[in-house]
Amino acid sequence: MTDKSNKQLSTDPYKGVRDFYPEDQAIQNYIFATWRKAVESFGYNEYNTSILEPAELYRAKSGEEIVNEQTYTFTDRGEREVTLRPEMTPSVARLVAAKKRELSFPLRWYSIQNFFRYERPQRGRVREFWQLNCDMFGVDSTSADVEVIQLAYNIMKSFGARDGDFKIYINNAKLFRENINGKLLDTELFPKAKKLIDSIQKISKEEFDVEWSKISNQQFDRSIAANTEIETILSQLKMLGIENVEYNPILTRGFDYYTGTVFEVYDTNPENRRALFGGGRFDDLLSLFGGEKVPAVGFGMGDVTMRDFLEVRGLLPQFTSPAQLYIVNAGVSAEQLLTRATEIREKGIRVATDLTTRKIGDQIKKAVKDAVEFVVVLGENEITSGEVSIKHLASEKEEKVRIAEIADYIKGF
RNA sequence: GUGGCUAUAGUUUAGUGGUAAAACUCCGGUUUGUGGAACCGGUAUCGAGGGUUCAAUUCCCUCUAGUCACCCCA
Repeated sequence: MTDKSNKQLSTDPYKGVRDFYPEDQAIQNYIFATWRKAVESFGYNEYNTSILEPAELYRAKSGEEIVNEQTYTFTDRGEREVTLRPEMTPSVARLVAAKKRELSFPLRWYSIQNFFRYERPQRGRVREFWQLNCDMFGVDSTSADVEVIQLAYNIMKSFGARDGDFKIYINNAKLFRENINGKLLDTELFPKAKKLIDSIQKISKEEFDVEWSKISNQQFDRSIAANTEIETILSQLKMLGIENVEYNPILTRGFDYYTGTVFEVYDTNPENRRALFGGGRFDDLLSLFGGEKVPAVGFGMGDVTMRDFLEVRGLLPQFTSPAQLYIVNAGVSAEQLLTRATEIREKGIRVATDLTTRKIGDQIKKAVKDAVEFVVVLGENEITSGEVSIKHLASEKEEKVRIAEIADYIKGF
């Protein structure tokens, strides 16, 4: 510290993480509240886990390399390897596996928590993000897949999105794997093939063909026919009125634990090219913890892409102050001011007072800037007469009202 | 992690090898018991460090951060 004592601290946040000023936090709260309302309407229960997990939880599933390079992992004072969770799925699998005998299946569980990934930041990708995770455990029929996708659809609708604003793509991991493996020289080439197919939009057809010919002696045909499982899900979703869903035979998800249906929700606006949601069925994951399998299907969606989506569509809510009433101080005692505010609060109105001696105009300006709904000026005249002018700032409507009736006036406005 | 681009006041931007300009915002003041207006004043070690030069905000290098592409996307 000694040689740095003169150096000013930076006001920037740590690389890739965000500060949430009140306006940002209000948006964040709106997103969380909308998520919560939508998932609870499907009967999902909220759970939570610690942000810290033993590193081996991720090594088991994702491999050494990804833990070392893509996560925040450190050694604690007891020589334990600790990771800041980069995702929720292993944690929730751990919870379910731990109490498999006492939980009453099927489970519908959700959480809204923050995650850390050591990646190079850019639009739609930061190092700390929040994610809604929804999972259903214990149902292996496609009706669970249908419900989970319906839930994803409903979340989008509850943000005010129209069907044309987003598109749901579904595929089946097993079908995909079997079809691709059938064409490969060796099934060990599957990861390479998957990666290549994933990049099909980004590279030229010639380039693709050259790469493909290295791992297969058959033509690549992207029109793999859907199987009955996919057809069932699609037709059930259509029965539920969900039309913007489509089978995508080359949809893959990054990790290998998906055993059946996989799906992604995309913004149709070209400015936001990242997936808004991703999920699928992972029936084998709980076997990491021993014991029998538990069928599971779920998805995650992040706050960053959701916010980008809402911004581009103009669906963000207007920021408003938590205070409904701002009391401007026109030269009354602090005691008067605080007492009056307290009386109004006791009637259920959220009140902020101006504790400065600034000019009335400036105090009102402050209320306007904070987007408070109502303002009253409290001076000696008002105390004496027991009557104030209450102004609704948005409409500029101003009325005389008794101090004792301010709360009722606001409630009845 | 690799490569490209960018970095000037709180914000958006101008500008120059001779230590910087505008608009808006913000803060303070004058006038006005109500969001306004007018006027006055204030706010920049030109992202950080180093090099070239008599002189660097300007040219060069490194770093940091942002952004785009790659990678990855659990």
